[in-house]
Amino acid sequence: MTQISASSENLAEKRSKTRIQKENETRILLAALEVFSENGFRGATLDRIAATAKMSKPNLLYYFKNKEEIHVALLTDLLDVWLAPLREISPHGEPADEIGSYIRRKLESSRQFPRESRLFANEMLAGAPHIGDFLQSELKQLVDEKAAIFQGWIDERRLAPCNPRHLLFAIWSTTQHYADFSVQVRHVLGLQPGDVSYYEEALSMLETLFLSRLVPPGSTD
Amino acid sequence: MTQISASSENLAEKRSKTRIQKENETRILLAALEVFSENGFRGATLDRIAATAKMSKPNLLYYFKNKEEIHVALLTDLLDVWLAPLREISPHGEPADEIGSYIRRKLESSRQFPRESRLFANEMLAGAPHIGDFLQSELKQLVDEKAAIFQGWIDERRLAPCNPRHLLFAIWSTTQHYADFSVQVRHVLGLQPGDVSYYEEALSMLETLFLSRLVPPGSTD
DNA sequence: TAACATTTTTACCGTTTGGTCAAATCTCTT
DNA sequence: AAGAGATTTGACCAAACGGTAAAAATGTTA
Repeated sequence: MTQISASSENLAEKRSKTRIQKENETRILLAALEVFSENGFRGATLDRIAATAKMSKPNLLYYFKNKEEIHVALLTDLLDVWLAPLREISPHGEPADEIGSYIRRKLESSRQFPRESRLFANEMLAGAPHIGDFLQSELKQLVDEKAAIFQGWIDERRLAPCNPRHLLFAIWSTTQHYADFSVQVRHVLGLQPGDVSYYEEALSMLETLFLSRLVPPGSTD
Repeated sequence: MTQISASSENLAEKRSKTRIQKENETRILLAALEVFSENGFRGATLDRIAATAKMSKPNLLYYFKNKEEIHVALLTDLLDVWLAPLREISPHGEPADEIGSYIRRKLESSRQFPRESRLFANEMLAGAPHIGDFLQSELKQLVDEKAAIFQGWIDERRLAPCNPRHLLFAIWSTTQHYADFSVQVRHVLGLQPGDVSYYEEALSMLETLFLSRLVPPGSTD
């Protein structure tokens, strides 16, 4: 399985991109994002991507040499988006501030880029055949770094004793859920297909969950 | 898109199932679960399912009349598994007990049935084309019922004010994450492919998160 | 063990899929 | 307006796809 690394593009190895080239590449990538994020890599077809991009299939393949290259291009862009909110966590802020703003950034990312989130989710479900290396190296390294910050706060009694990596997992899953499972969310809440009004309630819930006490101290606690 | 309802099987409309029939149907369903859960409905192929089941494709189609029927059979089984832990939530217990044991049941379900969880996740990512009706009716109804229980606890000040439905979303996402994103979890934790030892840490984290205070009261809280 | 029903296989079929190729068309520069 | 380069198209291909038909093999039972 081809993994992502420093990529040499099909077209325009050295010379700068044409106006048409730039336009069409964005159109293709946008269409591909739509199709890949719904059906995953194997479930997506070039015909559907081409149709969505309102372009003939050979024309599409003039810009990307095959299906995999489109997918790789999308994933490469995605990984930056995915890491960005995490990078911003600072060891110098208050735990509640840092965690709170991380949650807000992540949730905002779900609202703004639901298809990117689903693209990522599809890749995970398939066993991360294309970004396994990324997970093991770059992501792991960044998680180790941020986990150390959390651990520092725990040692200073500014954060409850807990596994820092699993705290990150909890933040990732709860925030991404609103993009990846939006159909379920809407159906359960009785909302219309396009309605994303639940994001306000979601933020409120996640702040309660992560930043304050959910179950009051009591007999069985 | 065909939705799930009362299904009349292809084979054995009235007469009881043969030994071979029962064996082969289970073999097919098991293989199909493997393939569908990794690649989704569109990404899965009958050839792969047949190969995984160590059976010829026409033989497979002797037991299920087409690809969709296999998928429907799997989803139908799945929905019961999915609802079971939720049904058990009782209004008579202590909030901490009820929520705690629900989390444990859900997490156990992720550990025992990761492929089922991924099958469900794939269906969600694709926009729930086969189980949209289920989400709107059965699931919504059950969620409404359980949300009312949570709301009762909130009114009695035994649970922090929060949106009960979003509390359920948070429990679903955090617990299912360990099945759906297990590749990511393992890569980040530096574990081997088959290793599921992280479930103990996960339970501990989720109990901390949902049942006690994560961030101590302080200046910025 | 013969007869019947069930199961499996072999050989297909039409369509879709990822991808190629060369010719035709368009765009930009001079 | 011409020429070069960039872009688009239509015709095509082999493989994979979902699925079928009928014969062959096997299992079951009287």
